[in-house]
Amino acid sequence: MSKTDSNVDRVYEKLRKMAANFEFKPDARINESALSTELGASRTPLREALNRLVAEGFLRFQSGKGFFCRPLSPARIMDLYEARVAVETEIVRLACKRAADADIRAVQDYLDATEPDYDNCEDPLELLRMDETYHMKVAALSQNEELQRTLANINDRMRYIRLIDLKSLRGKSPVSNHEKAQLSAHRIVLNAMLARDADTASRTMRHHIERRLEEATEAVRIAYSQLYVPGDD
Amino acid sequence: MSKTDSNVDRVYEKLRKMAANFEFKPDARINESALSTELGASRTPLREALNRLVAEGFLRFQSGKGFFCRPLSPARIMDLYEARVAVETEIVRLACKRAADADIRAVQDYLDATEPDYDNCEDPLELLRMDETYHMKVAALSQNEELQRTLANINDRMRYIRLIDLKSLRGKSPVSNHEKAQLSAHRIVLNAMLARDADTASRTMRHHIERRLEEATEAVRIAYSQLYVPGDD
DNA sequence: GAATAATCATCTGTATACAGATTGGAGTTC
DNA sequence: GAACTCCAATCTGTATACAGATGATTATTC
Repeated sequence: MSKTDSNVDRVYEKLRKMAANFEFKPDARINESALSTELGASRTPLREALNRLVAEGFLRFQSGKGFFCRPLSPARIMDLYEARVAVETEIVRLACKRAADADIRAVQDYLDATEPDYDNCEDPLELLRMDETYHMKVAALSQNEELQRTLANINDRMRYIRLIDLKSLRGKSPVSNHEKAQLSAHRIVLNAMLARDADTASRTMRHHIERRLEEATEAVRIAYSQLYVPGDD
Repeated sequence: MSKTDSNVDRVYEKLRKMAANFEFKPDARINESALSTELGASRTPLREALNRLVAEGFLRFQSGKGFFCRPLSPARIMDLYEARVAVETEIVRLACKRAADADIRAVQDYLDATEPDYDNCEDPLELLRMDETYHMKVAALSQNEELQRTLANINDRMRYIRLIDLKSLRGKSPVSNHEKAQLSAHRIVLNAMLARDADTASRTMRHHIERRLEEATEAVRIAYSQLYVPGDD
């Protein structure tokens, strides 16, 4: 997907996907030689990619021992959700101050365009992708690259849990209810932005995310039961 | 300072300091062989450390070209200050909810203990260190590791600019006024936390940081004039 | 004289090799 | 039988070498 994908970039992207999909067992040491042959690259580019993932919070590095998968404990998941609240509430505040009406309307148009997909979509992964796209579009309205970068990183690290969350929700309540509530929150935020009502926009976004935190806390238990199922490759 | 500092950790720490002190010229390519001999390590650990710095936002990496110093433009500095507002306002909110009275009082004690140093200190770097320590102590009260990690990263990347800011302030106004205002904001935040008044604590922290943003915006111009002065080593 | 092409030097990208550290197991001793 | 020690195998940490790419300089041509 990237234009000039060098080997290390390719390895990095592959590893990031593997980490986001939890193909590494929590707290397990990562065997570099095995991984390098599996990915078809030598240890040098592999280790460079691993170091990037350490800095991004996916992995943990212990001197002399190697790289370890960082487990997604309930506490860490709560931390990530709270970090998302921090970032996104400020994002909508900034967007209220400086986003052009036309740019906000463009995000509204995106919601309109994807609404039918939202209702019909069966694939949780596709739903998640659309939701993340909306949030990143809002982040772009803030015109703050730092916050966008941080949010993208948080999303990467939460994706697996959110997926589990979506799947569990799907099982126990009518699909449409949940997605409808989600969509309406998205619209309220945008309308508040157009009205330049930063407090309402920020508060709506906060509750929108915090609601998911409550659901996710329960989903964590389900996640933990799935983490140790041998994954297919 | 670290317990088991391997070579790559040592290189990494050295590079981070160099990046924070802007010993790399903005947008200049980093010569790996030259740096490796300068740091007394080979290119392999050097590149691993450089990759970490890329992930942390210090450097930029272009495939086939190498590593480049990421310039601190006025826009990026504003981004960083806004990110700090996002992180720290949420931190004090969380601290209001869950920090124990004793832990908040411990931070107050820290302020009391360092107040004389604040007044007498001549070294801007020491002032900055004390200020950062206060903010990180407050961050710890939130009990959110993610937000602490993010704030530490933002601090690392803003340190140089804040130093320039402090130096320029020192030049044009009585020292004590500024530090007094700073200290009182710090105390108001802690008192609001003890009263579990999240809105006041959060608002005070916001204004405290935003005020520095305004000063820093001016300091950027000064910084730019200093960046190109050949540095001593 | 200017522009373009070709060559050369330098630097990046990556594989590999080797040394030091660590972990697990086997053997011995109490 | 359990615990401790020692040895071996494996894995990490890093230097180095080499190939491919990039950029600059020079030479050649219009």
